[in-house]
Amino acid sequence: MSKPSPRDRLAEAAFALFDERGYEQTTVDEITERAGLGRTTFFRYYRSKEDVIFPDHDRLLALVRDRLLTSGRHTALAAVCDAVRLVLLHYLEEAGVARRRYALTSTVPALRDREIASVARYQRLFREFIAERMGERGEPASLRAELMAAAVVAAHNHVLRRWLRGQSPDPLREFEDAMRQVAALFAAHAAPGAGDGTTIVAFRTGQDLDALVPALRRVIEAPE
Amino acid sequence: MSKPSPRDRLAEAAFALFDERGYEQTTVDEITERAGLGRTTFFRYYRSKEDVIFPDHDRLLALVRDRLLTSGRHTALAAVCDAVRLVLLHYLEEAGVARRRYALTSTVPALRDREIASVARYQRLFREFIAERMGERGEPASLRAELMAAAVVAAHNHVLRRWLRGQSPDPLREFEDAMRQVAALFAAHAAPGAGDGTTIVAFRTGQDLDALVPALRRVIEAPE
DNA sequence: CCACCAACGGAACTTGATACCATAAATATG
DNA sequence: CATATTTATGGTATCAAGTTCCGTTGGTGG
Repeated sequence: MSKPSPRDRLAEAAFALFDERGYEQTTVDEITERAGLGRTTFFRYYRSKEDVIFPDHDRLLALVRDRLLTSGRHTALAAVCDAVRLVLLHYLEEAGVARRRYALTSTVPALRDREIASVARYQRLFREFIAERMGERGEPASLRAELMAAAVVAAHNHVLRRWLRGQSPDPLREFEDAMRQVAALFAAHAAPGAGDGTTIVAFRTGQDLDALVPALRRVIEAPE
Repeated sequence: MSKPSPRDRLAEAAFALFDERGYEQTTVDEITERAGLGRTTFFRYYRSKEDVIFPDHDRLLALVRDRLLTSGRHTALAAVCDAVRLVLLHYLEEAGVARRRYALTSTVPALRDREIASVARYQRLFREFIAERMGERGEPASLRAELMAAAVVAAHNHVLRRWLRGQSPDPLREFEDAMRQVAALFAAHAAPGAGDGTTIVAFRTGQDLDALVPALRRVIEAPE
């Protein structure tokens, strides 16, 4: 049983102290002291105090980007849903760290903000991917890309948070359901036109279409 | 012509220095020196260096919350669309500051993150409002609230960013269009089932409905 | 004229983060 | 095996943001 790496010792000391005294009440000096290492060493392994808690976000983001670029799915939205699953799986794998981190981000505003910022990077990646895939077809398509990216990320976060709070016995199943719901939002129609104020909504139902036409007509002709 | 308030003098000095040397290259000491005030005074008026750039986010958030709670709109989504318009209008009013701030948040990562974090607070407010208004009807409704809040915020940001980049001659019109598009996403149906896989999409168009029925039928009967 | 209150300034301190240099351990090289 | 060279680490000094505490000024009401 050889000693764990300095990096791991620092992380362990940090989390232990965060549990005992809280994040803001813990100084970097105290962390390095408990780990038996020098202050300089800490900043060699972690760019900042926050980085101890968010170690490999960059790596994961790169992974997701790769998955996007090599995806064989036909629609941009399907490719993104596919890619964001990687994020969820990553959290599920390191469940212990994820839950400790969640306890901290729920409590400490600075950490919450950081978490949000990193989520925004995924959203941006998705938005750019979708917009590019849809081929820069002007303004409404661009808004549509933005909405899709936001919806995918929101749905993912929803499932992830439920799992982190222990409210989800089967997060993967919830994830698939959520992605289906997102797909349903965007599935049936092209972007409504910037042109004539046309708004399109499509639907798929077991009922007979003819029976629904009158109701549809009311919707179409209603003001607002 | 009496002197402007210390608060304004500090803000002016800060923005001038940020333009000249950049945000990170400017120290608080330099700001107070140019403003002819003491360092202590700076932190009396602004909680942090970043606060000079984001002065009244709290006030605006409170304003939006009030508008939500006193809204007479029937659906939660309509109330939120209504409330988020306040944010856009606020930016349009102080166009000068908004554009200078945008130039900074586009450049400085720390400021971008802060901006994103404050946007997330609006999104959270909206999500909680919608979820509560929809009455805590279990899991799918909760996801739906999350998606709605994310869509409204994304659409707002999309329009705002276009305007900030000078790509939008009529931001209010674009805003209304965007909100219509968001409403269209969620308008026609209750949450698609957990139940029978029914997916509904509705539409509003200038074309005659009868002419579209065959096309609709194809959509409905197509597998996935 | 004096007591009081609010705004401002200054100095010291804490802490995260960086830069630079020194030293010990590991490894390569003759 | 001895010596050079890289690599990991520690220490010190320094900077800048942010906080605390206290002193000073200036106006206001008695």
